Amino acid sequence: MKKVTMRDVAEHAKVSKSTVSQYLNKRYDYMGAETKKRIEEAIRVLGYQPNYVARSLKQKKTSTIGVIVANILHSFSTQVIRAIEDYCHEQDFHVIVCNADDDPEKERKYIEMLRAKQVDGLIVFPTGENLDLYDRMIEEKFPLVFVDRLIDQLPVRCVLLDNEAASELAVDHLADQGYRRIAIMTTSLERKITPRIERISGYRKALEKHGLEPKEEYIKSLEIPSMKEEVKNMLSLPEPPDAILAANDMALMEILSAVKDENIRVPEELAVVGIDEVSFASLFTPSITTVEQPAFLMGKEAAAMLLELTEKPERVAEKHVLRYEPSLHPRESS
Amino acid sequence: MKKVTMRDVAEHAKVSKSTVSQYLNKRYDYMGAETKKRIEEAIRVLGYQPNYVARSLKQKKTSTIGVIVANILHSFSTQVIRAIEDYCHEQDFHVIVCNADDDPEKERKYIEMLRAKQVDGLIVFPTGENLDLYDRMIEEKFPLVFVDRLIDQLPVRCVLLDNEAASELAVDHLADQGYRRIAIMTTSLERKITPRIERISGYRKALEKHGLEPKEEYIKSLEIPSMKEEVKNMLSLPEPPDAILAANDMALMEILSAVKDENIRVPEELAVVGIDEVSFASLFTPSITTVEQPAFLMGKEAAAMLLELTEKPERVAEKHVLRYEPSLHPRESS
DNA sequence: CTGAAAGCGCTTACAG
DNA sequence: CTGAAAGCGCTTACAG
Repeated sequence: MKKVTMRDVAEHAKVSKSTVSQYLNKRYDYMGAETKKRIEEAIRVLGYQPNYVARSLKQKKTSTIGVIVANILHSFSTQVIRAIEDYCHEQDFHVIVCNADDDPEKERKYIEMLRAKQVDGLIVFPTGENLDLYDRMIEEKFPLVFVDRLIDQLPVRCVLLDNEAASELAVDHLADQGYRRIAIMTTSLERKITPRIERISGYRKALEKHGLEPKEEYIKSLEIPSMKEEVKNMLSLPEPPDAILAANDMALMEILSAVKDENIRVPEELAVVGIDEVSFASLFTPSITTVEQPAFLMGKEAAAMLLELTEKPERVAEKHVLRYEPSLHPRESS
Repeated sequence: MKKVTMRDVAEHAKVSKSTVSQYLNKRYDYMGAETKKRIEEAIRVLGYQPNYVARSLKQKKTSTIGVIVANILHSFSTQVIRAIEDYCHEQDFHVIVCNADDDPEKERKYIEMLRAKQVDGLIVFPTGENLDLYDRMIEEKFPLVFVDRLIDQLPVRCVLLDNEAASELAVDHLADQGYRRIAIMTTSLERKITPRIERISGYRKALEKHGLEPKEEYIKSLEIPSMKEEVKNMLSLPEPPDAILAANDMALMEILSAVKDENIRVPEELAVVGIDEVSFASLFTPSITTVEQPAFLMGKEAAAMLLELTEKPERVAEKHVLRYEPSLHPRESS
């Protein structure tokens, strides 16, 4: 079963490959009606399907972009990816998604592989550890957009949440409800990851604004597996928190799990607010107050920006930080 | 900023392109140590990155596969995709995911686009409406694996759940707990989609086994937006069900939402069991009894099968239906 | 052990 | 209005 190529179509239609190519690219300007019909016919009869790999080689573009997320386990990543895919598919671009799994080595491998595959651009949730690669892409004017995490030094586009505002929304809400001993729990700060840092600093500032003093034993950053234990510890402090802010969806799940284990009544004994919208927020009893990132918008914007850079690579190196505003969904848990 | 090509490396190292190519493909058999070193050096100095598009054109393979899911909103799809990606990345394959959004036209477009991009194979959750395309791929011995849905007529590989067993597990469990008026709710049956059909037939058989008579007003297939309303209707029947089986995750969400709206106590007034594992199953109060599909295994198997077909395309047209066994997670909701 | 040549399937500038 | 030719960046069989 030999593959049908353009040459076969040309022969069948008794024209040259050039003319077939013109036809396929809809350059009908000077094409005779008769010629056109013969080509159409040949394509139909032979069941010809163009080979985009060959076209890509010649045109030096693949209509494919890569997305490398730091950790796909976050629902935020999934939502952003979905928005990117929807937008790109509309524009007839394909998307290859890679999960760096918070491992800078994997990120490096994927960046290299995707560039070898000649993707037209890259959207990256950067681990932050491959500065040389980031630098090189920018220097080469390779279309690049960062999401979720800022790398200060780099002149590059970045789409992310106004993280301090997110914590502020949560703390304002809790303070308004009369909570005074507000804790925050986030995943590890070992590497300096923007949203974690900023959500904690936003939390501190907001506490101050309300005249509440930040207590170090209420501020915890740790790995998922030890998080549940820590919630329990916090709750058995001489003065336990009366509210807890989950800095992301994974922290929220751990907190809810601890709360269930310990049979703690929410919000009477402990109020809970989560940053990141989760599928079950309104189904839960009590339903969960969340601060939502406009993930869909952010993904779409990142994709639109990237496709634009694809046309205007000279603009890759412009620093452009797009902050999105979070929104509060007050529910029963606070 | 011109791209560095193999020719540049060859010139810099004072060897031919052929030799550079040999080097890159690790065919060191007859290569002089000196030559090798010069090539290494040239690659480093010039910062050469191979162009896989060119290689793909020549080798007629792209090390990329496509995945087309019928509807990405199901958590099962997401889980399977993740497993496929993990497996493929391990094997240095790339994955392009497309969401047909339950639209056969979109599915057609994606199949054609992905084939034009010369993917080495396709994993499809088929909408079931593009028989001509499926046929053609099989006839051409194009590596193809179906997931989740069987297309009876076609000799092809398919990975799916033992759906009847899933319903049976759920019904057995409910009957054992003393429930007698067991309802089932699934998404629309308009198109004959395997899991929906089989889960209903499995449910009927299981009821019979327990000497329970299936009642038509307990068996509902409808679109998501009308589902919540229907749950409420069911509950106001003269003889309302005492248990309800959600045939998939989306049905479960609607049921939970209705239950919350109506303030129904679970499981006292109504037991709930869902097919498909959901992230919040054990966090919920009450925690939700589920029947889990081994999604991760299934995705991995589909990917492994596909990559194998990639090497042995003559085996594409062998009919091979792989059924996976579901498992019950009894929790508080039943 | 290494190189020259052909070719993968397209596109495009140019000639006529 | 259409065709011949060159070329995209590789790989590979073959010659020496």
